[in-house]
Amino acid sequence: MVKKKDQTTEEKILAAAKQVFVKKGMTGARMQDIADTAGINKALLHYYFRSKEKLFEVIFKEAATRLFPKINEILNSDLPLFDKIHQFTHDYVEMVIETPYLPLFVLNEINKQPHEFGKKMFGKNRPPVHKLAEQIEKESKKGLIKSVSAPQLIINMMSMCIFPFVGKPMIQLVMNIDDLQFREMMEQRKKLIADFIIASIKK
Amino acid sequence: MVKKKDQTTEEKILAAAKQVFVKKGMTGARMQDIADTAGINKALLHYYFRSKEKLFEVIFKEAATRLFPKINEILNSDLPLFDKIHQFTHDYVEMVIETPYLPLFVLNEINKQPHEFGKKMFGKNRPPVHKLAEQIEKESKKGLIKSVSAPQLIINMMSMCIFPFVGKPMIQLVMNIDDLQFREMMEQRKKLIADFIIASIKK
DNA sequence: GTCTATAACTCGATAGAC
DNA sequence: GTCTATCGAGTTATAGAC
Repeated sequence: MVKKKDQTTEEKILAAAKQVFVKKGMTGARMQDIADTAGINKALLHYYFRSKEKLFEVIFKEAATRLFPKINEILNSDLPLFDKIHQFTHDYVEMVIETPYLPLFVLNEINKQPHEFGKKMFGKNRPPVHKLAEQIEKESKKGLIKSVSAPQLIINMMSMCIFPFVGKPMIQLVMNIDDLQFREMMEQRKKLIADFIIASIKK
Repeated sequence: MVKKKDQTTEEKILAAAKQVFVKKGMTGARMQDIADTAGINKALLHYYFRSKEKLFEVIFKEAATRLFPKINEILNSDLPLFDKIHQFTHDYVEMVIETPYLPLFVLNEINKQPHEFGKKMFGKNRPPVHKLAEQIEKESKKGLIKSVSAPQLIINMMSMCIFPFVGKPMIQLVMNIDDLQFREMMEQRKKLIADFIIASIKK
């Protein structure tokens, strides 16, 4: 399944740590698990990364960076509204399909450290959705789309992109579908979500 | 904030355990925390519930039962489609507002035990959204609403109801709003979600 | 039923040989 | 750099007095 031959020890550790942390969370993961998964010894983990906490930080930051700034890039582009909605939903779902366990992992860990996290991630920058919100309000006032609350619309968009992955087991249970069927549905969502949103605001 | 005077010891333990488990998760919670929160001794926890695992199970089951079967009731009623959408989104959001940390807690723990959980929750019953899916398809074929994929529509609905609570810190960060503003937005969502869905499928 | 004291165990971390 | 062995802190769980 994986090619561990030409990986350095550090890479093996990072790959293993990601796998274990994402699945079990910071408190649930054990250094022994990580060592076993990496095919090395526990002591080596401490040799490369001083402590469990430090190792976790590396993994978490990479995951969070992947999940957040992507939003920024797309939402601050100069595309027309409908194009932007299409691009965001498509690209975001596509990205999450590749790492489906990331959102739950990140959201869960943020929840345990909400304050410290916020500052690290954005500092004092203007929040990333600001530009999109303005764009929606502008079109709304010009009468080009229905009158809607921009924040609520943005929440809807984020919800439909991210929730299916966070709630995957719940959805599979409630709808009685297997992994393959789920995967296919997510592929379809890449384009469906934008159509759905636009249908709801188009005049 | 709470009335602990006329609670039995068992009730105190359950309330404390819920609070601590929901906040820290199974692996992050400590029996000492729970005992302190309940204002009793650690040994008593074992007297009432044999082990940490058993105590956790009680809390988790109650939480999961709260989150899931509610869906069942509403979705299997005999209401017309639009009414059902209104009722489901309203009631569900209202319920989650009262226990906003529950969804993340439950989803997170399910993810760590996906297989064992499914059987316990529904057994071999027909999955709960079946009837709603049929209803959507029927209306869709009759041409009363736009042609849509029923499962995708249901996922959208669930996403918009549940995700905001799971992703609360993310939303607050990205939109730069405080707890009060967030709460107000959720209150509005109780009616907004249904309007949004219906606008997207109405002909 | 409730408490104190402590046993039994898990796990992160370090020492030290190679 | 990598391993084995082990320490020590912190946690669950139990024994036993009241």
